[in-house]
Amino acid sequence: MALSHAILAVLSENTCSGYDLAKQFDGSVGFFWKATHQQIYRELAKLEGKGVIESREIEQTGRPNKKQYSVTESGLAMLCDWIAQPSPVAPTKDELLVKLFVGHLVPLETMLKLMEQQRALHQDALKTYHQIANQYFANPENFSQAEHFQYLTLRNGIHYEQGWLNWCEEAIVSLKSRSE
Amino acid sequence: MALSHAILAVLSENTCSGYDLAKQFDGSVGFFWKATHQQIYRELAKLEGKGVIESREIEQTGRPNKKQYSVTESGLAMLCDWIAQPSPVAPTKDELLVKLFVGHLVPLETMLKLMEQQRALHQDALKTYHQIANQYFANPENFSQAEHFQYLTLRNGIHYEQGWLNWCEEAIVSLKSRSE
DNA sequence: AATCTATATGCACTTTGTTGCATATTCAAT
DNA sequence: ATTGAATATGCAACAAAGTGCATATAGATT
Repeated sequence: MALSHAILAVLSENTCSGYDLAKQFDGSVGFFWKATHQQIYRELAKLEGKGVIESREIEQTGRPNKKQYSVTESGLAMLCDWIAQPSPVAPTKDELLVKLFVGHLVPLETMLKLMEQQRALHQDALKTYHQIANQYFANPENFSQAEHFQYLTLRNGIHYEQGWLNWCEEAIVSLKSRSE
Repeated sequence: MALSHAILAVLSENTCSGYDLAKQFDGSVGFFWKATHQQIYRELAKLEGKGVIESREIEQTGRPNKKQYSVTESGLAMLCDWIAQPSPVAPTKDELLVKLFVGHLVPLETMLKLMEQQRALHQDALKTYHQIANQYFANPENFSQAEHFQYLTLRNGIHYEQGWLNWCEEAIVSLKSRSE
């Protein structure tokens, strides 16, 4: 009951094809909800069966025809209902933390290397988010309501990545100081 | 290829039954890797089939017998191999962010309520982590190596929750100021 | 006497997620 | 000429994860 809602959410913004959706799930929304194109096509078929979305075949010359999906009234109602439900904290599933939990099983060097890799990945992610902020959200004064909400999700990403970076720093220093 | 490793990791610390494992996955390890008892029993059977863990039936009077599992040599080798592999950043799946992304579809009040609920949940989590820190990790000087690593995972949780709280504050203020 | 909690294990079903394959066209590059 | 990338859709098979239900005993509580 979750990918379906994420798809409805994206479709409610702009009607689009499965292919377009897949791209969004690889970019913007993908930062907090991932899905492959197979999952998306399967889910679209299911949602259409339920009548919460509907499709229109768009003829194209030069490229394969596409099916443009849009959210129906009942779909929009369902989406809004879902939004209003309280959300639990998203459960974390982090394999690095599982590894760290039993970090004493491997040489300290190995664990430090993992931590430094992780730090680099989070640095990259933070950089990406800052670029997006500068490129698309440079003028907070002129935000539409929709942009404002999307900007807040970006801010979440920035806090998240910055938090990870701070922790990586702290943990690496802590591990190194202990080995002396 | 992940729950299996998490189980191996916990089992490598202390041999225990499926029931005991389930409790750990509901506490300590559960903070960064969740699993229900069903998943655990199923996975234990699979892992035993592969020979990476082995079981010993413990007879009990008054309660059902239990199977005590322990990691075999090949299991430990497999675990250490896995640890040394680089870990990608854990993909986030956060339904609150999906909701916020299309927050303009519902009244601002609804969205604010969700955010405040979320803030309360993260406050609770942070409080829990601080309690654990005070109770079990009060003396960093005397840490064993294993404790040190576990403490770092706890610190991650603290950074994480604090980051969320900071973001919640920022976002709530931002939403409120806009509605004036 | 009945209910609740803790201990202990498991099956069946459904939903997700992953991987590989298959098709079809256009445009750009080699 | 051929290869590769981008556009566009989808099936089939399998692996992993999640939900609901089922069983069995003992002791404590109501």
